[in-house]
Amino acid sequence: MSTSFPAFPPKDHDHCACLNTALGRAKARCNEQGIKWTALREQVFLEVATSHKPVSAYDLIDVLAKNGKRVAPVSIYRILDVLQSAGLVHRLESRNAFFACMADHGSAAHTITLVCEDCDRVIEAAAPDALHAIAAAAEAANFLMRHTVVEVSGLCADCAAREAPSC
Amino acid sequence: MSTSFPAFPPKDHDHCACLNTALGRAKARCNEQGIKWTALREQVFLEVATSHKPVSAYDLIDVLAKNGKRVAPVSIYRILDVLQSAGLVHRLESRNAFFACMADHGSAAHTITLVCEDCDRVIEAAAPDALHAIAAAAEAANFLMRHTVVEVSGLCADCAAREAPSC
DNA sequence: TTCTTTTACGTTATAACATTACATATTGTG
DNA sequence: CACAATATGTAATGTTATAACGTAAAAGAA
Repeated sequence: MSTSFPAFPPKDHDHCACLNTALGRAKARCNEQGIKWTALREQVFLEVATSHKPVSAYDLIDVLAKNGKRVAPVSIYRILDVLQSAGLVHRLESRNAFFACMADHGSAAHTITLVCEDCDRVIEAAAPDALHAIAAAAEAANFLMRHTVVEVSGLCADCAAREAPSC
Repeated sequence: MSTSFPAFPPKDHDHCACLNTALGRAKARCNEQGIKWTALREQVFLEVATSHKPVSAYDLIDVLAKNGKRVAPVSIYRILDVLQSAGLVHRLESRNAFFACMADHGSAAHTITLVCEDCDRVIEAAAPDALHAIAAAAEAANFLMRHTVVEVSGLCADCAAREAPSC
């Protein structure tokens, strides 16, 4: 199976290549949108993208600090705002954390977010039917939908297998 | 139109009756589940339910303080946990806030949450199709779904009408 | 080029949200 | 009543996010 919105990446996938692809896409996207790609933005984006797990703003501060770059919270939040508005990073509302968008979709993409409670990995899964049904329900309630958050927590296949090894 | 999951309540609805119904249901629910209905829990529940808007834990502390009852954050969070586990109060992840469940459904109810960006009112809308589609997408990704958050922000009918009066 | 404007980033302080660890009080049951 | 279980209090602290204002660096115009 090979779709544009894959399942959780295998643990041994080529992370370096994966990261480079994301980086290239990110630069291109910012270029299109007239958003400057600065050194600091790149560092932040790479830190977010390096982890397939959601990271908090303060996680990022810590990591950058270890790399010798001290950044204040407000700077991180500003940069995360920029990356979010470019659609390169999404916020995981249910965890007050951020993760890199690994797919090449617009901000209005019909995807939902799946988070593994065990290993914390995050993926986006295509779910146009779900988004349409949500739109229909909103419309039925006479509600003008602007932004939708769909976050599912549970177990990824790997962790589910590990938790129930007897079967 | 009259469903069990109504649209936003009219601004002039009988809030007092609405509150009493919710209160009765809350007590009954706790009784069923073997959860004690204490004076403090009642106060907290009523404060949450009195507002159709999401309230933060610290909002609740402030309101209770005005009513002469000083409560520490930890107590509020504990009580909110209890009310949430009883399905009487839900957390609005996208706002770090809480709102009372006005419908008589279990915690696994097939509802989504609609929040008006303008007036901040919250309702839950039935959306079984949406939830089923989400389940299908999760399954397709080989993901064992445990908990789902669906929060839609936008404009309720009243506010949409107010924002676009020319039409 | 210099001047000007805009955008990015830094500094400091503080607000807002949430939990840990431990103590006390209240309630229900034998 | 004594006891156990549950609920709440107290104090401290951890975590997440923003406001207000200053400086620097980049982009565009004269």
